[in-house]
Amino acid sequence: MLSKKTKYGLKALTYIAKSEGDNPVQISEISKCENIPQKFLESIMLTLRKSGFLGSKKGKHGGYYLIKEPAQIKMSDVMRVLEGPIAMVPCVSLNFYEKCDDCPDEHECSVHKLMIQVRDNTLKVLRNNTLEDLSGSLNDKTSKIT
Amino acid sequence: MLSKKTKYGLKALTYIAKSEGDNPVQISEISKCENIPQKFLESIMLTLRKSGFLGSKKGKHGGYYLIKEPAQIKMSDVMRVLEGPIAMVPCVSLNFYEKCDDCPDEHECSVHKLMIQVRDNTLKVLRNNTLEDLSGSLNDKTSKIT
DNA sequence: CATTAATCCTATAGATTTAATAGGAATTAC
DNA sequence: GTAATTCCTATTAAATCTATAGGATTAATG
Repeated sequence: MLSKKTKYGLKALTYIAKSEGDNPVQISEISKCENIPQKFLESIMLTLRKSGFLGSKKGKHGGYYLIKEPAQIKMSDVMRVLEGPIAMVPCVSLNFYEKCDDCPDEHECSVHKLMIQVRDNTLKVLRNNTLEDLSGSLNDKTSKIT
Repeated sequence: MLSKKTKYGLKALTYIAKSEGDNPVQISEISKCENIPQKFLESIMLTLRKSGFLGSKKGKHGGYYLIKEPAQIKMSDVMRVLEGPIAMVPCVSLNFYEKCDDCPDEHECSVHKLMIQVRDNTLKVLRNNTLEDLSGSLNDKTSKIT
């Protein structure tokens, strides 16, 4: 299951990407328009800023803005920051690898083999989708791939 | 993340599929060989039996056995029973659909669109893999698909 | 028929994670 | 200097996951 944190974070990024102009977007506005608890969103925005997706401006008329082009922001990267590993088991994770307690040899593990396939396919989708795709400013993704 | 419940369940099913002969396999044996807490495994096996994957025999020399051929047991079905929805958000689930609290219109939701793609790709893998593939009694899956 | 070995069943404790809130400090515009 | 905003840390509340407890039931066996 996708955590609310990640879901809210993705929605907020999308909202900022969609909002035209260079003015920073305020948490209170996103919170209202996207039905996200404001204080919770606050902590999420902080995470996204600290991990390099957003910049911020403090004080009156402050807010958050994108640092990179939407087309440069891969969903796989956002997901790793907000949700953690993309793999369903740590022993199959590229960025958060951990050995399983119960497996003497993970190459013998049936679950391992299956989860590698799941990971590869999920990763394909997440790497292929950028914030630009989510915010849908351009045409549908499907028209760009053959 | 895959829950331990699911992981243990998949390992147990694989173990039974691999064990030759028609004798029922005991929880204590699986528990020892696969490093799974016995009492926990007990409750998992119960779930798998009640949902039609396993049969059981009580009393001395009792245990669990497969009801269907390994090739007939799709990972997507096992996952749904043990883990719940395959989709990462309920609004995108085929078998456990639920509307999101925060979305007025889910067709406008950027997360929704992305998660449909993830679901479709995950489902492809899980439908394509059966217990036979996990237990690896035959050759590698890749040789069967072109 | 007594013993032993297994599943069956319900409940619940313990641990971890997630979701959300609290409360104020720091900064900026005007 | 006041209002509006982000920044930061801590903490609570709720949900979920993991595991165990304790016995009831059933079946094989000598």
